[in-house]
Amino acid sequence: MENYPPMFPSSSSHEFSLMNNNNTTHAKEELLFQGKKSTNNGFLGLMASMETPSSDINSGVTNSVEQNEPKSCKKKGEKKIKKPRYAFQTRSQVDILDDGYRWRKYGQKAVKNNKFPRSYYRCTHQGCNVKKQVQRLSKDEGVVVTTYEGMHSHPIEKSTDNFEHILSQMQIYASF
DNA sequence: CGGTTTTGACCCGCGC
DNA sequence: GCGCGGGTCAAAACCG
Repeated sequence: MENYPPMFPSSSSHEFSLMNNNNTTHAKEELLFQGKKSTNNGFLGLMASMETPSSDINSGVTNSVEQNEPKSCKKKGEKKIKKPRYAFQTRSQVDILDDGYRWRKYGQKAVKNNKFPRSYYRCTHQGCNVKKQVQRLSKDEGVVVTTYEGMHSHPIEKSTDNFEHILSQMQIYASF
């Protein structure tokens, strides 16, 4: 399913850097955000970098995946790079919010208290292990929460020559 | 044909 | 120790 409705220009990691700026936001806050459905349905919802103190996300999920440190040994205990996650709430009818990267779906699970499943994607670029998951609220079908994990280290593959198109999209979104 | 989606199984941390 | 919940793998189906 590769039809990409363009939305965000932002070359390379601009967007992420921007989000990264904001930090120390707790997961709780995210929930709050979700709860309060904002009336102005812009595209910009929230971004939160969640730090999970009590091992929530994968600390050992590196089953056969990628990246971090070699298999050397059990590390002293400093290697637990908590990779930041950036949540992105959007109002959209479609789950496939394409940001310009190429994603491959690798899983789908149902979440509790949510009628809709959550989809797991991974960047197909070699060596790039950025993940993202898309979830939609059961309450509002129109709200889609996209969570990015990791940072891309390569340029967007999508052609940026259709900048006008993107611009028009932005104008649409910024119509509030 | 190759890459991607699908879908169930498997794995792992945590709470009971 | 076991069940649950969330995350990932992997094989087959699918689609260009």
